[in-house]
Amino acid sequence: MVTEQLRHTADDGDVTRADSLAREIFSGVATKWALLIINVLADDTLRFTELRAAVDGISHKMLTQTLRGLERDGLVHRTVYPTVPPRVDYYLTEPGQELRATVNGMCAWTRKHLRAIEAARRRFDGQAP
Amino acid sequence: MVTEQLRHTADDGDVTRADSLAREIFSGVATKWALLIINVLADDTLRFTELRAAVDGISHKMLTQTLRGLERDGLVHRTVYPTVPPRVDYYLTEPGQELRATVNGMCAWTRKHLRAIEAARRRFDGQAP
DNA sequence: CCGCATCCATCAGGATACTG
DNA sequence: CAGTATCCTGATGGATGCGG
Repeated sequence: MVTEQLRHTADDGDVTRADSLAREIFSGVATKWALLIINVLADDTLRFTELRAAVDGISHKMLTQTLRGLERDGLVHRTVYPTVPPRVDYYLTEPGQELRATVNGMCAWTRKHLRAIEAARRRFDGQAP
Repeated sequence: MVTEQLRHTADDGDVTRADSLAREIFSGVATKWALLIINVLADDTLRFTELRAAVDGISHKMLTQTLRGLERDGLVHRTVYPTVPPRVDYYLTEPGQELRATVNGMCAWTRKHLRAIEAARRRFDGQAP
């Protein structure tokens, strides 16, 4: 897919590099789990287990994996306390906070249009089956 | 997954229904392709083929499929002209436009932090391998 | 031109188990 | 408690072809 995108934009000039990078970052972040984690973290500092409980429905694996990605991109900060049992804290960095603001917007939007969407679906489903 | 969510929130009281619906809608929309399509549509009216060209990298199938979903939720409006060859136009509805505003935020965020993220990645990747 | 159906490869992602 | 590794399935999504 990255290959494809490079191919597709290859004849567009010199913004190519930045564009494909942007697309990659956007695609990585525009994800159910990533966005939900960011939304839950908000301005708290949470441990792995707390996050797991808060995100609701996420598996151990996906949580670890998504957190690694967010950490790699510098959106969350990860603190490891070498105690036993271990303790790991996560919180949003400044860039993470900024992204969170827009994610909040999406959540607000969802709540606002809940009933309307529900209705739209009934209409859509009702006229075809 | 829907099942799981219902199960998980079952002991939370009566917001259960709305919550799981919200999650479902959010998950459907918080998707690479859906967000990119919304972003590209902006306040234009585009035909299927134009969209396909604009979104760049999306397959015929995914475009159809994602558009159906957006139409079903009432985020895009679909107009079919019974001409030959057929012509189908898509544009964002009012709710779609509202969502688009927040998507714009995400895009702006991506552009703004491009270099920082790139750097963060190098740092992250550089200290382990 | 657009949509739908089909086939098929892939990979996301869940379950499980073992380490520090 | 948190992370990593392995296995395995089922959904995702690409390619292709026909129909309207």
